[in-house]
Amino acid sequence: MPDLLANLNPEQLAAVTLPDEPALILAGAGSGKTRVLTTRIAWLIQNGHVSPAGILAVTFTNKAAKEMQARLGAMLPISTRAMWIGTFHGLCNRMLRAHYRDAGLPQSFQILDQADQLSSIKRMMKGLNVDDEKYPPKNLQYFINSAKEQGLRPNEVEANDAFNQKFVELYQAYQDQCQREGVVDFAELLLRCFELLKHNEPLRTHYQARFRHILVDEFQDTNKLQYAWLKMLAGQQSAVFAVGDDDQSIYAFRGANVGNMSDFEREFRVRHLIKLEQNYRSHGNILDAANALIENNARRLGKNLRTDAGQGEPVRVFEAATDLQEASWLVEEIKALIQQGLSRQEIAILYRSNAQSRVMEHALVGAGIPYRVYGGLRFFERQEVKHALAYLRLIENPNDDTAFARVVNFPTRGIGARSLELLADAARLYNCSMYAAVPYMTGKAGSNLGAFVKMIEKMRFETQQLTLPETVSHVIEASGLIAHYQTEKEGQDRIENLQEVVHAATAFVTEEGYGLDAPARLLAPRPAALSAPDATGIPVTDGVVDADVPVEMTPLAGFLSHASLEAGDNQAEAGQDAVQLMTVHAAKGLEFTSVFVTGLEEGLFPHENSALELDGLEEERRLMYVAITRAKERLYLSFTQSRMLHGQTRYNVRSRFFDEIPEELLKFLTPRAQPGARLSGGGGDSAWGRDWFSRPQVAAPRQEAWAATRSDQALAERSRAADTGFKVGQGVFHPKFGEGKITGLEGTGAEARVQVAFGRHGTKWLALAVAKLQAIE
DNA sequence: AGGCTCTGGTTTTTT
DNA sequence: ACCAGAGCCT
Repeated sequence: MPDLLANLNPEQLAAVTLPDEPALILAGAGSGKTRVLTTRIAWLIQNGHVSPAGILAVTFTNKAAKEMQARLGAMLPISTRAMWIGTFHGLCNRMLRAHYRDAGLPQSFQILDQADQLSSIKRMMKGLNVDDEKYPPKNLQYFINSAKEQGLRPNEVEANDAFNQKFVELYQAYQDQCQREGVVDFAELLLRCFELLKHNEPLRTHYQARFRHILVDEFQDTNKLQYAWLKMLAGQQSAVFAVGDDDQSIYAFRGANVGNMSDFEREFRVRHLIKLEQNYRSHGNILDAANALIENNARRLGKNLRTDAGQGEPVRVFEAATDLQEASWLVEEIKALIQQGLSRQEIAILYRSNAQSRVMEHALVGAGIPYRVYGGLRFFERQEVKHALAYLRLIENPNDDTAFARVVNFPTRGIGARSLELLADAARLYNCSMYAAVPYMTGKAGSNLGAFVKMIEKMRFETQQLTLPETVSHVIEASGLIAHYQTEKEGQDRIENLQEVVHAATAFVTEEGYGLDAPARLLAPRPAALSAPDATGIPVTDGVVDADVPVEMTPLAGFLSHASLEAGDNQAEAGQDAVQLMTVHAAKGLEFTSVFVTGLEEGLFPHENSALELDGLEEERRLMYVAITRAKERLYLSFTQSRMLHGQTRYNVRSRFFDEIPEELLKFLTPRAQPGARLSGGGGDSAWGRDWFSRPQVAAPRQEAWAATRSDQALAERSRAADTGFKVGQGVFHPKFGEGKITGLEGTGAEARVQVAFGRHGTKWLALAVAKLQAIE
């Protein structure tokens, strides 16, 4: 017991040993957040506050969930199996599987990932003959997901014009289609689970009584629905332990609501707010820069990081003439760092947008420096893998039209677009799935489709007794996928990936406790100990007391869930020691000895689009804060006078963020560019040669549009117009979002904002001072 | 059915 | 500049 708490600082210790009450932990970057979370759980169990079965720990990503599980496994002598540790989606899936009837779902319901959802929407729209130019499927997808994240069903969404009315109709049609097919999208997992708990009192009471301690990681990233779900799950006796950092909230654009932190504090009457401000990652200058920068944000809960590590190196700043020069400098500097003994993987290059990586990759290739780019296709998102999964899904649930449409003619079986249209018509006529509509088809189309159905039926029969890996192996053969890719020139990689699915299946049944002998399509018998009535004595429907072990899912269902919910690594092959390239977003939670933050230019970072969003600039600043706090020892910030973007050269001014960091922390490797001054001379403490800038330079015209927008004068002028300009109900035109109608107004002068309902872009709050809105009829 | 050309879009992204 | 998706042609 004392060893559990050893080496915790006073703040951490206080957090870990808090009484069983709601608590909010403000955990700064590098402050040992995960350690506090896991130690808290271990401490609670060790001191008899709660049994493992009373623990619910929610994370945002699978990676975080796994890490927590692993650390706990190392801390506690007992199995972590009885605890519910997972992502919001993973836990909701688990609960829905256990109570599928109460949730109104088929036992074999499938999960649509983002891409599946989009193709489902497209198919639905095609069936209804909806103009996809007027109503872009992507926007409908966004509309549907935001509605669900607000907890709104189609009949609850307010539509203030014909356009939105149509979206609501389509939302309803999509919802009907999903229900008929027995599929749920990501947002649906959460909403369905939320509604299940809300409407089913015995179930709610049961889980509320069970989970005495609910711990939430990255609380600042939760959306409204996730918060509502937590509230629903937390009973009177539950202690919610929320850990987050408002300064690292960088996902507002996808629905994260930092406001959940203050809401939580208020609604749960939090008496214990603890700030973890001791940083164990970065040297002083780096931390000072981060602290100074984030001070410029208005609405903060307030936090200042400190370190014992000493000031360390200054923050180095490099100004380049072009993006190409920036990349060459970067490469030289990296070479020097490696020369000094740093390993490549301790070096990270961060950027605001993915498009920026290319120039730098090119330079790295040229210099022969191995590198790794994060982002891109993940394993379960690969075409061939999704094909294999689609066959498995059809075996499990033939009503899954998304899976059906995906592979009915892959490999090709002479089933063309025309046949599928007819089939879709028949399915609509008989209100059944495409699979079920096949018998109604006649002629050649009918026989080809019939053959496909026979093949699936045969697969289902032949895999009846097989284990999961055997099933996968059988399916990739019997579907003809392997044979198909053998005829393709680039098919070898794809075949390897298909084999890899078999391996993934093996790993899955092993790690999830099904065992290698478990038949893929049979429910494992529930262990006796767990089928006994539970301590609360509360009757639970479905005859399921609790979803403790993965018995509520067959190995196959579990594997398909796993594939949808955990798409696999989103990075290139690991292994080799390589320089790490990624967006700042992707870098959140990581740390590196040396960090280069590149492209620090107005318009790029902060991104120009952020000016259109409410509190957009503050989020950009938090993003910059995240970038800075990734660095342990060395931080480089670079910007260019010009760069190629969308095929055109853009001239940039350096990011305002430089002005928000005290000068004494910065060391300019290039001469300070005074406004209008030309570059000359060399830079001193850089691996880059002294005389780089003695080469002829391109005079950089100062930037126009973006720079002008942000000048105070322009701002003042705009706001004056703003006060007179608009009223609720008025039509407006926005250069990016098109026509919309004002649905709300607030603030005055430079603070004035309007809420505008745009058709396909949804409803947005815009700052009048920055948004270029025009009044229309 | 598969390969070609044209067109449009282009911040960040996990589940 | 570059990629993805749609439409068109063979």
